Amino acid sequence: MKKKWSLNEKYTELQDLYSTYQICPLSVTLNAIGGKWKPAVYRVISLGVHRFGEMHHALEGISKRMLTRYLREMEKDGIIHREVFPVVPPKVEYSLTDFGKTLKPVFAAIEKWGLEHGDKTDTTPDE
Amino acid sequence: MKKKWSLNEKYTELQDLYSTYQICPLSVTLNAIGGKWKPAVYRVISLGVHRFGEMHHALEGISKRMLTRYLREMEKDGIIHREVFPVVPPKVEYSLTDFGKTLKPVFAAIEKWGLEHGDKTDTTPDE
DNA sequence: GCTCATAGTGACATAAATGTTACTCTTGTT
DNA sequence: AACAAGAGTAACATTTATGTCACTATGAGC
Repeated sequence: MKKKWSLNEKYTELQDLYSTYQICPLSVTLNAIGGKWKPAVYRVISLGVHRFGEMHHALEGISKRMLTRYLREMEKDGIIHREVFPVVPPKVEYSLTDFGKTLKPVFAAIEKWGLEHGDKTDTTPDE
Repeated sequence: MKKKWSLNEKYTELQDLYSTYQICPLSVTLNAIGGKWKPAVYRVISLGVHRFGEMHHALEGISKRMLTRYLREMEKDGIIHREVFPVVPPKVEYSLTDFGKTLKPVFAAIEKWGLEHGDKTDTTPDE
């Protein structure tokens, strides 16, 4: 089959990149922190809000269903720890794992850019 | 109305955070880099793939519609520059603006974490 | 024996993001 | 005259992400 595309050397470099890592490292991280509420959940937990109800209240607007989903997913990823106290009414506490704490620099970089450049980006919704 | 919730001091700190910045700096950045293909588009451009067709080919799987959408959005955000050459057939080149380059450290942090911890996160899809 | 609190779950509905396919426009070439 | 190339666009279809609302479980206190 004839090669239709002759891309420059940079593109070769790109292909190498993709073949070296089967899974794109960007996606790995973005999967771990992506989703409408995950960054907020992360921040709230790292600020010391631990119980389900507190978090639900702190994250104004999130539904219990979504909060549960995100917490479960982050737990599955090893980012947070879920501890159930066998009492009535139920009590459950969430906390960052050591692994979860390794995400701090990532969020720091994200937050820093937002603080420095937030005024320059367009916030008007697309029509 | 009676106060039902007595959250700890950390929560107060959180509220302060939210009221200080009307727009959450995390969202600012995540809006700029979020979306299924934006990080990939960014990387491809920064590696030197400039023309629409090349990018469409390099980003295997993206539809022209979505590529166009993302490019327009990133242009609107000032991250990339779009230059149209008045020739037939059309030629358009995209490049990172100086502002766009300020995102490098953000992507670097994201990529670094992915490289270091990619093997530890769960990649099995939810059932 | 009724009510409250907490941390959910389940069924369903809606919104947002992404994909598909066909079509446009303009000139140089066959 | 028909065709090709490059960079899209338009209308529509589908998938994925979120939201809503009602409901569960259990023991304590009234």
